[in-house]
Amino acid sequence: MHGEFQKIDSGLLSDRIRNALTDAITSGELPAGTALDEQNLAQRYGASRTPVREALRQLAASGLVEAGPRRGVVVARLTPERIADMFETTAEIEAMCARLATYRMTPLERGRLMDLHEDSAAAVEAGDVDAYDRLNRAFHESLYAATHNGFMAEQALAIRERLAAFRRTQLRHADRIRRSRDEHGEILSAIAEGDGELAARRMRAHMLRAAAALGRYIAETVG
Amino acid sequence: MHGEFQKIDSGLLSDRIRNALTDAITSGELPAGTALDEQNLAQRYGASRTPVREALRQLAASGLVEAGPRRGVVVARLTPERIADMFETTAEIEAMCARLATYRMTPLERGRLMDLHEDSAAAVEAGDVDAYDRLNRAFHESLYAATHNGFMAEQALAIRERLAAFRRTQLRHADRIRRSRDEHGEILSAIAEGDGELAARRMRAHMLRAAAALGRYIAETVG
DNA sequence: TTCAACAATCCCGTATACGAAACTGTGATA
DNA sequence: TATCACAGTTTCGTATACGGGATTGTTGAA
Repeated sequence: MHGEFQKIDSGLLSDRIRNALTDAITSGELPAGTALDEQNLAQRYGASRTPVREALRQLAASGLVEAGPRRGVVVARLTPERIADMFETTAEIEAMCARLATYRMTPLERGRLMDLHEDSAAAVEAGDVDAYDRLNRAFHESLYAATHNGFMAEQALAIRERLAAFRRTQLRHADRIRRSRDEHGEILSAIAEGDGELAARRMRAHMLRAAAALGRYIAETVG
Repeated sequence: MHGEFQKIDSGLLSDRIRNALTDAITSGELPAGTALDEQNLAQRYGASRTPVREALRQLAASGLVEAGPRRGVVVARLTPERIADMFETTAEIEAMCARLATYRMTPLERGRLMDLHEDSAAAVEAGDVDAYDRLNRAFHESLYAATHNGFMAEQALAIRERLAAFRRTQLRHADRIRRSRDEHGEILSAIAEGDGELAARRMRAHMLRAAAALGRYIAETVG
């Protein structure tokens, strides 16, 4: 094994290669349009073509690369417009989930959501970005689950996961954290009042503001 | 080539196997929970394991089958609840697209949408199911495009494609065709008035009615 | 000098082989 | 009789090999 994996050797080789390629693409190490040769990658990661191929197929399914028949695989062009489209779609889907969740969540789920919100106050005061990131994630995923629509929850989670790479440095600024929590509070108010439409509008605004906070970072990363 | 492909030999072998498996699963030939053995399928389709494996991976990505590491691939359990969830999600996403499209479509796009609606009248009168199916599809896809959000359009198209198998026999009844066209007309009215929220509600109702028309068929197919 | 045609090379799709891990069945022991 | 352990088989993940098609480079002619 003469590849460049410094991590543990557990798990599927194709998964490890997929993760490595995901990091390489989202970090900008492999710019958009780069041709990904299977043999080249196989040699680079010290594996054969088969797991590399598996990894590329998975990346193609998730949209990070584009594969043509007999034409190889290239890193997908993530233009600023496309990223903006992705964020808008996310915002709309989150709003959709918030509206449905408002009408369908059980008192227990509503209580758990409010607990999460309460817990996040401490993270904000302490400026603990990682802790808030976890609570933020739990907040949104709880809303997905509260739609009581498993398929919709999966879709929302999948698209959120696809944007995770760009969201990585979103909450680095303490003021953004505080505003994020405030916006969560306003969404919760709308939910408590049973006004799903209002919850949806506030969630949409929340997501779009978070996206805007990323604007400069995105521009300079994938410019 | 001693497999059971009566279709043309063009295209990728893995794609042909994927299509064959998709048909086999959605038609009920392969019930939920069926274990899909790679060697078995390879022999069945007269190919080697490699393209079968590719096909299974693609099916796993689209959700038709579930794959576990070292545990093989099984046909996904499509319970009636899950199918209902999928239809509801589709309805919500279509409504979302209708709302955005109302606010963003150009006069040219609006004209083309109305042309499609006009053309569909003839198909309804003639009872030409296939022709109406094409126009119906074009109607919805034009709305996706009119959101001017390429990513959202792709998502909408993907989820629509995933449900295409169940929608196959949706429009067999002439009265459903006529009602479908009437509902399109109401959606168009809301769009013409510039009322995106109304267009969204009418689109949601349209999709849910179409899903309800399929209820019995679904129940007896995947029961 | 430019364009077209042919040839060579490269790379992808597919086939086959091998090692490892998990499941199963049988036998022995408590 | 029930449970645990071991061996055998099955199947998945990975490696390697081969054929075909596409791209590219070179050469010749206009």
